[in-house]
Amino acid sequence: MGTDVDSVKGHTNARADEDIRRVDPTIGDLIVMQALPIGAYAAPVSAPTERAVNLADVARLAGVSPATASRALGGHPHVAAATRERVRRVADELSYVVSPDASRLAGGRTGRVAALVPHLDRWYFAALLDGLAGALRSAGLDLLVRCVGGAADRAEQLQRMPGRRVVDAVVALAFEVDGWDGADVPLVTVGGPPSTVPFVTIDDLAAGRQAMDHLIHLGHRRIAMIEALDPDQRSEEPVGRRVAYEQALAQAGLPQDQDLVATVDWGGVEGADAMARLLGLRHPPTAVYAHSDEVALGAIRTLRRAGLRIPDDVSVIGVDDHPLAELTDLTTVRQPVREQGALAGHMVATALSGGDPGPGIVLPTQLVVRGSTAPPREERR
Amino acid sequence: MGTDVDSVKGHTNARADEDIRRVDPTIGDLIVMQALPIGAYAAPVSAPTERAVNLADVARLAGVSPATASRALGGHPHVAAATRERVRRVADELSYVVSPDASRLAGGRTGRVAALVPHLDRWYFAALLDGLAGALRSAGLDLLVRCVGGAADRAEQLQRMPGRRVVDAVVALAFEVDGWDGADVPLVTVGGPPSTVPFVTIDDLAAGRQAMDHLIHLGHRRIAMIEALDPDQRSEEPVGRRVAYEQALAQAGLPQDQDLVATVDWGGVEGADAMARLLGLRHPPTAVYAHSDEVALGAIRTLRRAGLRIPDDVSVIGVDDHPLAELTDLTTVRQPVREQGALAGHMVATALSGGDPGPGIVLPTQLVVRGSTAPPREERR
DNA sequence: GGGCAGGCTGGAAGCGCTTCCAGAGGTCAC
DNA sequence: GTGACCTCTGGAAGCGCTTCCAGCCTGCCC
Repeated sequence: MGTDVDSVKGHTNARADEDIRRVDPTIGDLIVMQALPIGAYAAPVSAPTERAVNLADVARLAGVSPATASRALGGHPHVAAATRERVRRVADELSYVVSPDASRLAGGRTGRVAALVPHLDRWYFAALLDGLAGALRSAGLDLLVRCVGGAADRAEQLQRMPGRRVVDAVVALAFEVDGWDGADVPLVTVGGPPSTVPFVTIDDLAAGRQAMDHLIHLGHRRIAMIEALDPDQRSEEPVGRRVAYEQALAQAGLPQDQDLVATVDWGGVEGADAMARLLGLRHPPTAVYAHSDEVALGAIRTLRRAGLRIPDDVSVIGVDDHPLAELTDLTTVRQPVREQGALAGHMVATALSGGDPGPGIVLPTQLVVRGSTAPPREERR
Repeated sequence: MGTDVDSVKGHTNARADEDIRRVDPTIGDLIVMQALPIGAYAAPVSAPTERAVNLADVARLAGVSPATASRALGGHPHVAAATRERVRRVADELSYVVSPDASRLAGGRTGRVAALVPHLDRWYFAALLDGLAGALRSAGLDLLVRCVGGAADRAEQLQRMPGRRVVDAVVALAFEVDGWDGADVPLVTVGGPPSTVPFVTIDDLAAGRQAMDHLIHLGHRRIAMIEALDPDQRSEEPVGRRVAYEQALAQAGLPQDQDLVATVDWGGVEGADAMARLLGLRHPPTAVYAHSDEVALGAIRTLRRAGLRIPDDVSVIGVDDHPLAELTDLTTVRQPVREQGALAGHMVATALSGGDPGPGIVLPTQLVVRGSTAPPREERR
């Protein structure tokens, strides 16, 4: 909604109000509370706060050298069990945590993995990230999230991960990685097309076929597709879900009609618009195969507003199995999103611990039949 | 090696398979593609890759000392304009980036901000995070995302941000911060209750009143509430949206009926269940005020399945203005989620640059009337 | 013209950690 | 009994950067 957050540049206090207002012009009056105490925090340069405990402290208290303490904590061999135990206990008591920065600097790991994500607030990406975060967390890794915008930005971000300075590894969410030369920084892609780097994804073509074959199997002969592409991610070659559409029609001996394919930017509202266009055709479709569930829901709104009933008049199928698909009784092709993220996380962890993450994983999808699809009303024609 | 990162927990390769399968038991057969080349990446210990350029390189090429180079790049005073220019140019050519780790270690900033988020895959949090990420990015800060689970985990995570070791600041997403003693690490909360630390939020009570007053204004007298709470975040005191319910009824002189309040865990399906319970009442409500849009959509499913029409038979209102609310024609109370995140990001940036982020900001909400609410059918009674 | 202020610059000391290297002490086989 | 060989531990050298402290040099005032 509203204004792009990124556009806001200035950060001085003087501009604060202005900034706030620029965030969303529709916000008239902000209520800024003034009276609350804000604690020590307000003073950036407060009294010299207690220095955080460091390895040396732990070592001293445990009666060993920093070297030994490091080894003990790091789980290295050649440390007497008793010593290790003692060091660990002291570290616990002091609630000591290694400084990733120092660790990294000294040749260790940063313990950090970057995720490059195009849209943070889309369910698909959020779920992917959720799975990824969980897996990384259980592997003791931190997640650094970087939003990437258009293709140029993406490429730049990818370039800007030079020699394990910032992170130990990178996960690219649902976009193609062209030239990756971060030789010593493992890269994993998830949700994108299979790649030369380790990947986790689904078979888009197969997923599309599941959707199309379902509609065809129900007896539909005039099937439209709403293809929704990321505005700044359109690539030359057609995506798998689109290929599936054509392939399925061809295989079923059904005619191809270019008018029945509406390509729009990704989004529910865009889906609604596309549906409106399709309804304007001389021979409107009896079924609609939408690129994703959100798009399908948009299409459904248009159909409802046009007084058409689902699935009686028109069948609609989506892809993803968005949590709201269940609530809206939408037939869809489920893809395991969270699991893809988790698997990517495991791959990264594996790679970082010196293992072989393998070339890639393709997870299966599954048709979930709900109430938005049914045989066409009129079998004639 | 092998143990490094994971050593703490024990993540040997041997367990990888097991882990993967544990991700989702329903995933029977993974298709693991075997034939793709995986590039240099497969070899964790490859040829000594080219060392990344560092400050010393830049300094040498620019013909100055590292000290001067640092000052020039850091924008410090007492550097001749020509020198600075030269250093900058060299740095550009070498596409040099400072190592945040080293920088931080030497007394500088990490340039990193942590976001503590309970549920990454819920729209609300994702949108919050999106706003936050944008603001941070434009301030040149990196976003570290930490998922926090239950209350205990939350407290622990909060404890575990000792003396600017990992991040420069922390943003807590939609939960209360009890004891924050990270004196030198600024903390900002967003989406939670107003706090003693700088916060960004909405007035939950007011939002609830907007929803309730709308229903009351339409003429509803038997209004139910579906209260959805985060399972591991339930607090003692009633939340604002619930208070609004009671307050609005009282003020309108309407009777309170505890049966009309269904409290469930957060979620669409839970909302559907709650609605089913409400429909089982002897006097079912003519309107439902749901804690959030997702919950409202769940309720709607139940109503539809019961053959009830919306809004003819029952009115439903949510809170949030989830993107799908528009598509499903759901009346709701909009809150600016992304903007809250962005503002929190600005506050953090302000605090980090030595400014005063102010005590807190409360953003206004707005009633958005769509097609899911209407006057009750029978004015009698 | 001498002296002094002040702008620029370089040297060097760490920040907190990992790891190489060396050494102490013990075990075991010859 | 002694050397070979471990296991365990400590010393010390950086990782790449910032910043304090000097020192140099210029410019300018008296």
